[in-house]
Amino acid sequence: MKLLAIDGNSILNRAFYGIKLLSNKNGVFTNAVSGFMNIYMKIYGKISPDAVAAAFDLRSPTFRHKAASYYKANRKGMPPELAQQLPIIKEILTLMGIKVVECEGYEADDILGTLSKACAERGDECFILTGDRDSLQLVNDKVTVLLATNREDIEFTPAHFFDEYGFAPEKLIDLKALMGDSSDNIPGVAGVGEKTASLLVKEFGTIEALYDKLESSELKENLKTKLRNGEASARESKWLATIVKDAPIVSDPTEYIPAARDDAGLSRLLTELEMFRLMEKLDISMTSVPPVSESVSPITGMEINVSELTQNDFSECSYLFDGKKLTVNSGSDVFTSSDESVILKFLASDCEKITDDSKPHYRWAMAHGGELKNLRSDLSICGYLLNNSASDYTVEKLCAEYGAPYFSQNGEYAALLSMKGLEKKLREKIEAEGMTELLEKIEMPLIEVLASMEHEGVRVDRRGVEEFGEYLSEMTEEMRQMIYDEAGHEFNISSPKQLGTVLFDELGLPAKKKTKNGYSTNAEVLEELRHYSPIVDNVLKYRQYTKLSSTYVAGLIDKIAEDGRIHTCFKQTETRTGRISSTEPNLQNIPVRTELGSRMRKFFIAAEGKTLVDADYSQIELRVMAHLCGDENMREAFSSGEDIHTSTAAQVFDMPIFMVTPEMRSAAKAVNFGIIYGIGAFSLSKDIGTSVAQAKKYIADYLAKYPKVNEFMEYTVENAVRTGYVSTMFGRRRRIPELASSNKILQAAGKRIAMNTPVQGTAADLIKIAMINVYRRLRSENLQAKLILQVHDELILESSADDAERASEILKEEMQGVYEMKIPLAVDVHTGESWYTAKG
DNA sequence: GTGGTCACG
DNA sequence: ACGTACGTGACCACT
Repeated sequence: MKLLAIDGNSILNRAFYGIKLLSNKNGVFTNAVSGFMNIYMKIYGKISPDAVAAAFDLRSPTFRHKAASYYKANRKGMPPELAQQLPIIKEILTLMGIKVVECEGYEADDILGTLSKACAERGDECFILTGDRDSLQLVNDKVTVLLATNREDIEFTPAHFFDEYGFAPEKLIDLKALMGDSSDNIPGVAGVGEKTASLLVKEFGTIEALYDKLESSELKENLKTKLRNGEASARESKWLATIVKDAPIVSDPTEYIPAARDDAGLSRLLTELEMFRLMEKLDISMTSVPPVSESVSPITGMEINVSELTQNDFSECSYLFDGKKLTVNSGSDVFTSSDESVILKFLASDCEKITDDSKPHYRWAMAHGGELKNLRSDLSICGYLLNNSASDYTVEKLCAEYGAPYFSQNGEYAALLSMKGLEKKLREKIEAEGMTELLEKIEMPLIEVLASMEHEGVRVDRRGVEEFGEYLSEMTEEMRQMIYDEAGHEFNISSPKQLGTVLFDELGLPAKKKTKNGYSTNAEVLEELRHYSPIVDNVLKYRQYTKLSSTYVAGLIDKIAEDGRIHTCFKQTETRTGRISSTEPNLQNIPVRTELGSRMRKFFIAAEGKTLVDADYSQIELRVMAHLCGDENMREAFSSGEDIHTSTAAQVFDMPIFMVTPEMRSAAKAVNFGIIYGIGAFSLSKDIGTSVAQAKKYIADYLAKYPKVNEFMEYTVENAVRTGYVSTMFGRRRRIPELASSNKILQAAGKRIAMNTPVQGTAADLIKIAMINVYRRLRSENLQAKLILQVHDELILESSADDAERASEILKEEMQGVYEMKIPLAVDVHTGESWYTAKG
């Protein structure tokens, strides 16, 4: 029989430090638990043990059996983020049917020693799963140690051990007796390190043998003296390093054959912890309260009588639509249809609808000349408002998270039948958190706007892009040849690893920064190295060309649809701040900052007889900040009509506008950005190239000039620490679990998030409202103009030439007038045949 | 799948 | 002594 004995503390520890901190929405940390289970499942699959024991340290309150425990207890305690995961992993293991073994006054190592010895004596096999090398002394013919490291898992059999160490596993304690182990407070022999200790063990075997033969040996006198002086310490150390093999625990491996798994218990716990990946791996379904097993038979093929659905009894329908087949839950019936005209009729009907992801439905309706009307709730949007950090918003997860019954039978109809109950729960929660208006006035109406923008798409000059691509290829080749010549050989310039070798090892340039996998070769580093060798400049150019070529030229051509236009996907439930994101392709990061890159924008063009209208908010985030804090000096800086960074510089440096130098303006600009991001002197100093002390002074002067900015920041952070979240002007919330961390770095990051999110999020709210209003006005005034793109503070319309002027006016009016602010919002509008020209 | 890099606001 | 600005997405190399 095979026993898998797990060194619980060691594996949990390894997982904790190997995986970045994760937590569920209540701030319960789960990264170590998650990593532990991953390691365990992988090993379990590999070994297929008959029995499993999970050993954990238990060293309080007294340590009787040996002094080592006393020493170890002195080690720095584990951080609370890790400590709180200990009981969780134990509970999970217990629910899995695995026995957790603890023994007062003993460590996990001792339990492993005892279990492995018992196994060996019975002729059973024992596999020890651990994250550190202490247990390697237990390796023998019957006992294998599986060492889990962050990179790979190493299997230690006696042969493997000998290969690596050059002596037998049980001699490991002799090695430690000589070299010591600072992490376990084992002193060893002063002046003897790993090398010497290893040689001695190889030659003499044990320390007993070593001391027997010491005087007659050929060792150097210097070493002999050290060994003589350290004899007592060596013998004591050996004892300390020796793992106990007779801890008072149940050692019969048959006692550790797993009991039946408690699926319901696991489901409850893992749902609470939001460990959905693990649940999938364990094939455990999510828990909702209470699980429902009501059976409903679908009425397949039956034509939906739409007028019937809109009658009182059935005025509330939940539905699902995958683009082919529609399913509607009305009352206790489920209707299905795949007839386009029926589906169109249903979507356009007055029936009040609930669904889980409606944007594709709007798009389908638009593509078929129809519309989607009277959508009461989009559940993914509701889920997003309540918790914007989830990775997805499936009905199943939402039911589990918000305690709505999930119909477990009728598999494919489960979501459909669960939606109404879920909607009620979500709406209650949204109401309780004061976000009903945000949902109904902003997020829900926005779905149709985004669908329309995607539907319209943006025209792209394919031939132009291709020609630009050809030019880039030529330039790339040129750079490639020059780089190879300068390096003296060919290599993959795109590999940071190979590039690092060439630049820093072969050419001997000074390495500035390291990443955890080697040298950093990013643009900031290379910029500083430019004067050392022309290769650096060529690498930077190579990077620029290949970036444009692969991401923009190839990436965009790939996405041009049959109509010659690109239809990006705008995601409404992706960002933590409330912004929209754009994917496949991302049209929110088309180059603009460099001359070469900005040429890309010449290929985004208006259709024949049309023109693009581009409007962007000027400094919307700073204006939001000024509005939120109400600082009078900042308001003045905006109302002067002067460029805001110049005017900030004049105020902060206390001088008239005309005396502000470009350097002063740029410093003020950097501080303005820093203020929005949650200021730090270090990063500011890097940004403007001054000392940290100088940056500190800039910040201090700035905050002295704008005291209410300071007050606002302090108040916001304080409030966030107290409540655990921050809010935008329109009530959008973001939880910040980092603020509850004991890790200072994470805490600081949490504070910056707290300072930035209300600003960035409010700006996002404002432009969303503007988009809805623009969309409605263009329709109601029958303009031949459509919204086609949004880039955070910028909106782009495609308009008929005739309507362009009127469309520009509407755009500007709606964007500026979106909300009455203490600082007026400013909008710049331009028109042009391409994005390049329309941007102004 | 992750990390490095770089494009945008 | 540490590590250092907020929010995204795509591509490449490498494991």
